[in-house]
Amino acid sequence: MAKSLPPLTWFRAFEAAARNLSFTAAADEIGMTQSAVSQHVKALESRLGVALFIRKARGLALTDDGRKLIPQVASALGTLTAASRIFETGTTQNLLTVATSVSVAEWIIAPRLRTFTDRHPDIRLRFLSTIWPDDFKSVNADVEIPFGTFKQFGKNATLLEPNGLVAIKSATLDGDLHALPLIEAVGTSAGWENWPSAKKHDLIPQIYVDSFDAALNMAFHGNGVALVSEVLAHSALASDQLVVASDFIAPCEEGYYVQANAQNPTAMLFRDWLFEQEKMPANN
Amino acid sequence: MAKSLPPLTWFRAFEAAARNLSFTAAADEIGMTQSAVSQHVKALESRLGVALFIRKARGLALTDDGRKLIPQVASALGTLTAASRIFETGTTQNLLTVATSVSVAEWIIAPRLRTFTDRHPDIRLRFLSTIWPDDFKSVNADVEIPFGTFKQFGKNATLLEPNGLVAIKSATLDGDLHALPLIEAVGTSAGWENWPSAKKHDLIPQIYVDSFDAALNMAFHGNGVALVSEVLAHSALASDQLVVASDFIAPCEEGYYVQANAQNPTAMLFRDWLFEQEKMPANN
DNA sequence: GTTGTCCATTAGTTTTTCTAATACCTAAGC
DNA sequence: GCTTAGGTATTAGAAAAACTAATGGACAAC
Repeated sequence: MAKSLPPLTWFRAFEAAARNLSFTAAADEIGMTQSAVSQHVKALESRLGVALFIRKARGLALTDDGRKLIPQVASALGTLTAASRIFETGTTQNLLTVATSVSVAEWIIAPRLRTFTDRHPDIRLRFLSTIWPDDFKSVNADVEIPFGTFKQFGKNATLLEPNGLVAIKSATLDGDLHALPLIEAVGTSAGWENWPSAKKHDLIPQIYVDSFDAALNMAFHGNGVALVSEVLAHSALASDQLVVASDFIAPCEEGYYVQANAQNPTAMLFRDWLFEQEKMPANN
Repeated sequence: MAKSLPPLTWFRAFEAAARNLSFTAAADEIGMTQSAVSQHVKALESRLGVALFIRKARGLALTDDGRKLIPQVASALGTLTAASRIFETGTTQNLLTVATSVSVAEWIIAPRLRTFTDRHPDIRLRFLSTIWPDDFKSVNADVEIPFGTFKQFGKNATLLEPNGLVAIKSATLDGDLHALPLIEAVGTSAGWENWPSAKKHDLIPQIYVDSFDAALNMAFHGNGVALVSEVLAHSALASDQLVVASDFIAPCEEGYYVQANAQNPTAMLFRDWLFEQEKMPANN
């Protein structure tokens, strides 16, 4: 049924409004009037049967339902934007290959990618998912964002920061990390056993996932307290979907290192964009 | 700019036409006329600047560009469909938790999910990504599709078949597996070293990925010959995006095992649906 | 050569989108 | 307490888009 999916413009209006917390600002960003944004969001709320925003005299606040909707909508919009651009021809530097972990792709890049693609509509992008640090160069990525240690990548790699391990949980979860299931991603030397309270309590993870992405998703769904990289959690925490479950931040030897091919201006553009985005959480 | 993304109906028309290889059938499926589908696809082609289909007297063939577009569009549509349904209330059995690997989610479930959600619009779904086989039950999934061995999961688990390892490559790649980079996913006991020609040639993988999903994506992008599970490759091969690079199929000890909670009718519905889908490649 | 099936196109109707204008609400400033 | 400013909500009407019905064209099947 054609009517089973709301129009894309409704989702775009919602997503822009969610990021800006303002229909007026969203309107400016996506090139329609404040009135249109307001109507689209209202229509989406009617269709979904939930309130997505709390309207205020000056601006908006997201409801819990609104927050839940953001990742999927942002992801889908990013996917369609990328899909729409997949065939564009342009400058000689029009295809940028970015090899990155699923985690970085989903939690850092995807939610922000549109600021890059809007600014550089003629640059095509190719994303490769989690790469083992071994033989990394064989994928010939212009930008590579592997997960590992400084020793593995050297001086030309720049760490995405902040890079500790933080304990996060869904904002909807009650209880502390001694009462909740613990989620841990494999592949890091630090873990729950490094937690200060590990001496007193048996902090044995109940859920293991193979990426911070999955850990975040687990946490997002209220499955427990996840240890995830601060740099990924950063934007997730900014959106209030997830909260810090413990004040402690464990130093982490491994991290996401960005390496861009310095001879490739487009790669440097992307790299600069990425570090610029690092300062701005996706839902601020 | 509001015009930067084509309307969702254009993507839907394209995706349905791509799966059916017919505008007429697509029209029936998504509830619009053949004329509307034809016009939407034509508009999408104009917007993207490429031909997506080759029109024939009877039906359609996908172009290479058309094939490239499918996964992202299908994924985005699936995401938006799921997003749109996220708040629906309905029967008491309205939330089904499915824990599965990213690979299964992306290559088996996502491309076909709409047949499930259309048939069961009142069932909500929750997907959890790659789970380590240890402590699997802690996520309380109604349906779980872990990757591992029979020994780990026992009699109540049903293997998604066929389950050999096949060597696949992008249809656009020339050369055989001795001339092309080899892609291997970690986590399986079998690999390139089990290939018949491994005795004569040094079949050392150049690219490692951590999931068959990534391997398929690598292969999809013409990065080499990937060893992937037949069950994932099945639908990918059906769409002609990827081709078999070697006739040999290595037996694989590990596989995707589906375990549905027999006391949960909705879980059994999903399980039945999944095995039904297994017989029908996504782009048939 | 005829029939059937499917795609392409056009014209016209219907629906949706969007803007402009205005009302309302509330915080901030004086 | 009043005024101003900034933002949301709503309505009306114009413009644009979506959609259908009808028809023509292409080609495979018989």
